[in-house]
Amino acid sequence: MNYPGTTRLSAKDYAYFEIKQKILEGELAPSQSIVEEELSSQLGISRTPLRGALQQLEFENLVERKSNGRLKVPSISIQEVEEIFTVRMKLEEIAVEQATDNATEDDIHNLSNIVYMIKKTYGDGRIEDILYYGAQFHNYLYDLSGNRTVSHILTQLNDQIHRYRRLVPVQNVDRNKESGEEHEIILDRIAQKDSQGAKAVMQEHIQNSLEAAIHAIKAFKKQF
Amino acid sequence: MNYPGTTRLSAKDYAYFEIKQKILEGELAPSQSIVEEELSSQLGISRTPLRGALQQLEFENLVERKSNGRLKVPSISIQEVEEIFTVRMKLEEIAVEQATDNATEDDIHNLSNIVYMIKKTYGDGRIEDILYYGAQFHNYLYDLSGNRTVSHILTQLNDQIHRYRRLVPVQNVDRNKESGEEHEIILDRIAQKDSQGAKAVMQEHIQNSLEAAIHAIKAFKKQF
DNA sequence: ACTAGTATAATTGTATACAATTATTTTTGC
DNA sequence: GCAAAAATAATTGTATACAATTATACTAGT
Repeated sequence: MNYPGTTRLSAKDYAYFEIKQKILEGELAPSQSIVEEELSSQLGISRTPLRGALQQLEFENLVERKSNGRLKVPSISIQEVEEIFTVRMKLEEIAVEQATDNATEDDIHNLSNIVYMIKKTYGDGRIEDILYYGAQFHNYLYDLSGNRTVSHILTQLNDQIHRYRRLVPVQNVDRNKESGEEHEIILDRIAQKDSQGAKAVMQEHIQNSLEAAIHAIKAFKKQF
Repeated sequence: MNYPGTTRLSAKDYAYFEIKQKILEGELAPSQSIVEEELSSQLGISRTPLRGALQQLEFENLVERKSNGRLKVPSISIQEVEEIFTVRMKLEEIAVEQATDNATEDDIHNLSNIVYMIKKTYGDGRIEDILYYGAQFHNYLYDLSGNRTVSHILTQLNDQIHRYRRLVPVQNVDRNKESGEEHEIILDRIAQKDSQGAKAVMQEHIQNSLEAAIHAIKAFKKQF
């Protein structure tokens, strides 16, 4: 039975979203090995659609295939995080510049609501919410940029980043507050149609995020 | 039987490389529909590994899945080409900057050999060779940059670009010559450890390539 | 006790049969 | 003749059985 306008998820897509969440939320931890038979029976599907889901996650660097064909959850290296942020920096610049040019009054309004939620949230310190609304803000800009290639790549990179963000147990409360304010300033520049200003603040924002990330990872390096 | 140090390709990987080539070389043309049963019997394998290969190509935007599950070879749009080049520009900047910092004498020597082949080639006008050695040059820089994320993304984007480059029948001979010379100048800047200079020439190079690409596509737009 | 070799088990890779979905053709009622 | 409905065909999605590969446990010889 399907509600109008909806479609039942295929077994493969179901497995994809389920496993992805397990990896992003750390239920499947870095360097843990993945056995197809285990996962498929756990999810109540056969190995065929499961393998499709795993292959897709492998493309997204959320699952790693060793030379012997065995799969595992990739571990996290500082070098890789730095690489990802190097790319992310440039693509976020593209996105925010074009988004500024394309933004309508309605877009500004919608972004304001997201920023409101970010500021409302970071006091509570619930890491899931902070990550959620932050992602909302950035994703809105990706869509607004109109560049689907940029949007697609950034979404994937952010998923990779999400993993360790979520896994690092102690969050820097000050950084969360600062990050929220950076979003607010970026929005302000966009509203003023100041694409260069928006870009400059975005650069700071990404750079600060990188530094916070490395700091947090180093502090808990012993886990990895 | 396998020779030492070699491994027989799995059916999936065999299918992947085979189909990818067909798409890149235009044997499978834009907007052509793909039927699994046809392809699998044609390649002499079952549908199971074939589907794995197709899924991977889908991820790389070399195969497109329509909402009804059917597959086709994606058609080519100028807007998408522009988007890809926007991203490629920034990532090539990253790559050439870091490659300049990392380049040893040996690397300069190897790059010189590639540039020699480019210049030797563009007189003959054999499009396959020109594309091949040009790709060699860029790929060498990607490796040299040490940033695997950048390298991975650029490689994929270049495959997408390769499709229409190869499909556009008439090539601009003057542009090929100019492009070859640009490679030479980039190498010169790298040899001088002038990363900013190398970056600037790379920007010109990519911009010129984009313009040539759009010009060529527009000229043959009726095909698409 | 250790190593090489062999047997066993665990896991991934592939083929095939069938189920579910989507497209096409045929039929029916008007 | 046309539109809606039904039947048929084509295609993709999934489950399962088996083949091939890789890892582990065991044995024998020294």
